[in-house]
Amino acid sequence: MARKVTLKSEATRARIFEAALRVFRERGFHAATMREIAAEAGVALGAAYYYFDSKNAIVMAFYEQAQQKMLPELERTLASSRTLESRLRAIIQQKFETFAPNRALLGALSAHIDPDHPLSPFSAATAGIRDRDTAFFERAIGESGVRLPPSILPYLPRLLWLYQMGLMLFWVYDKSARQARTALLFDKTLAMMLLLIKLAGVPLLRPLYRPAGELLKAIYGEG
Amino acid sequence: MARKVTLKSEATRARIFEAALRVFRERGFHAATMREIAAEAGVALGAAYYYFDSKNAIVMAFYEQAQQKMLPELERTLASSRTLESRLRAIIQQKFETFAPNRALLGALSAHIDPDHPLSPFSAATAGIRDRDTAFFERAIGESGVRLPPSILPYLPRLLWLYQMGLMLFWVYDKSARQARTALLFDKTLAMMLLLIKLAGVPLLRPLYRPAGELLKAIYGEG
DNA sequence: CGGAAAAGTTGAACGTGTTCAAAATTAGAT
DNA sequence: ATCTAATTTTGAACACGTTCAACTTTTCCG
Repeated sequence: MARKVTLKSEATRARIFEAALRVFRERGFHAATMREIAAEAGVALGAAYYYFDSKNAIVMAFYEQAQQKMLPELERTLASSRTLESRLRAIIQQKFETFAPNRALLGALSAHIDPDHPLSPFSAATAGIRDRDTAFFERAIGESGVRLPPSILPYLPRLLWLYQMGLMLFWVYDKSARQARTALLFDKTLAMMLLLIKLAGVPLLRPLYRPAGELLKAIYGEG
Repeated sequence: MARKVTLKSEATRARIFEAALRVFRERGFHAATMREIAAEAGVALGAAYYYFDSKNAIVMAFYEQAQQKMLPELERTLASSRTLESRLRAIIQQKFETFAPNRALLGALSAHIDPDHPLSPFSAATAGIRDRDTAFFERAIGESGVRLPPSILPYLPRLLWLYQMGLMLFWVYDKSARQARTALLFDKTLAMMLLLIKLAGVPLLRPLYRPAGELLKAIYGEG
């Protein structure tokens, strides 16, 4: 990795990065080779590895850059809407739009379930990304007047993150025209989730929420 | 792949297969090399590829063999129990027991979400395995008197398969002593699911089941 | 400037999964 | 038994991601 932000070297890094994205888009992440990326950027193979620890690291950099780019828009969303529904809709919609030009590449970043794999959405390596994402869901809930039992509420941000991750995965591999099936999935599942949250106060569901709370504790640990 | 079942060649195939499992267990799937497997089996590198199309194919063979081994026990389970709960518990427990000696290796077979990756549980390459698995859940439901709206019932086998897959994944990566967290997860989620199915008749949930049916149709297609 | 340290750049080399043409062995027919 | 075709076995070769020692350029201090 580059130590200092020398302007020249930062330009080289950017050239390699953009060459990589270009090659990824053309050939797909797997078929793309580091040699081709280096050639496309006009540097030697070793230079690519001077700036990026690995092929995977380039995808990580891509995701982090995308996350940065989304920040202002997400802030605006939180400031300009109050209900959980409008916020969730906006946040997730924003992700779709941001990643649309590199939809397939996003697959490379989330193709792995294994929490030990660096590119897994559940890995330690992606914890930073995950936490920043989750923080927005936390804020989306925080000021929106959602009522949930205290045994469940603390887990809601992480559950929403999981929900959004599932949507993104479906989207990445959705081969329908203009990802219409994902749009349908989004609409219906969002409605169901909000309905579920609304129903939380109903006594009938109490026996379901108790084990649900214990379950979440078992999975995630204490709040 | 071997064309005919010559006894000699079948023995060689078995030697390579068992050598592979041994090396996988010792080194892990990733660290294991085809050269080491071949050496362990006492054949040249090329021989391993004569019998198995790829390193991945060995893991597939492993899963298919395990599935075969489970068959009689699963049949016995279906014959000797009637309730959905006892059947699900037995089927899933059977899987845990069968795969326990190669728990980590199972991770290699299910580490990928990408439906295009050969080893993904959602890929075309694993469709046969998936269908055979799902068939058992279908039979487990079929004769157990479960009542569900017809807009949902047809999807239940696939949903149960998904549930079981999730459990297995959690189990594979569960680092708690004797996978105690998975046991807890199994217990609680199974209870919740059965409760949910019981509640299906309650009018209050009707507004939730309607969109649920549409959702399933959107995901899986018609029945 | 001058020169040394730091930053950047190079391409050969390693170990990997996989392929393949060639060699060795076995099976089957005459 | 002999010859031919099929099956099995071999190991060199390929392209890949990655490492690294050597080389070149830039930076910085006197």
